[in-house]
Amino acid sequence: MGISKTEHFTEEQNELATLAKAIGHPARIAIIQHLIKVNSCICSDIVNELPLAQPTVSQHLKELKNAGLIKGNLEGNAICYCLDENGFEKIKNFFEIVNKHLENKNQCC
Amino acid sequence: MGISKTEHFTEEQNELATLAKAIGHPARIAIIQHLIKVNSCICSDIVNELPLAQPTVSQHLKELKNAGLIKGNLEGNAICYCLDENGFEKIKNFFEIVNKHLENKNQCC
DNA sequence: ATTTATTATCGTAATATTGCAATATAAATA
DNA sequence: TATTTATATTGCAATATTACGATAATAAAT
Repeated sequence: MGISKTEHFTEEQNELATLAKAIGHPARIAIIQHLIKVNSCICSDIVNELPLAQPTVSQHLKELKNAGLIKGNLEGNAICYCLDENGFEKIKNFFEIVNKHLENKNQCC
Repeated sequence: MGISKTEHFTEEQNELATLAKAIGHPARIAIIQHLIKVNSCICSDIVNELPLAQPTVSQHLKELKNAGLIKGNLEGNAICYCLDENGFEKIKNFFEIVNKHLENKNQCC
């Protein structure tokens, strides 16, 4: 991105944007879907699943972790990843408000 | 962004990523929130609401419209924007699956 | 037809993202 | 301790995003 004027927006707006942005990449969608499928797995499993090199997958995992969408536990010499409810809970509320609005009073002009 | 290897991912993964990416900016979150608040409004209203210049707002509206998250109707010499259920419906399903997973079997290793 | 109001587009500078090779780090095991 | 396995970090090239001034396009009103 270019210069995003985050200081002009509310904390909530910036937080929601950060979460959505973290989800907004096909590789990270694929990672989330894989974690739903297998519940938890290590990084190298995802490297085998995705058409991306190990450093790239590691970077995507880092972004998801920073956003609070996944968490990782040390398991031997590997790190076991799974979804993190914290991040998803925050967006959930936003979409609930959106959907409530759409169910009722949405008509364009 | 850099080179995103969209061709290696499923259509669904790319579509979800596109939607989330469109939401993933504080200005676009603010636009969505404003549209929920007032139901529908014209571009210049949003320009007055946000700390951004008119061309920038116009660009953000275009991105939201391309993603299917808002729609615009010609109203006099202005364009009346409101939320578009099509885009939001698609993400809704994704988050429902995520939340269903998190309610049940989420434990990290 | 000209003016006014509203929105879109173009061009461009600044910055962010993506992807990966090379390399570093950390834990387990021989 | 050396090796293997698993993950993270660094550095960099290619590309995308953001923001806005200048300008164009469009539609109403005068």
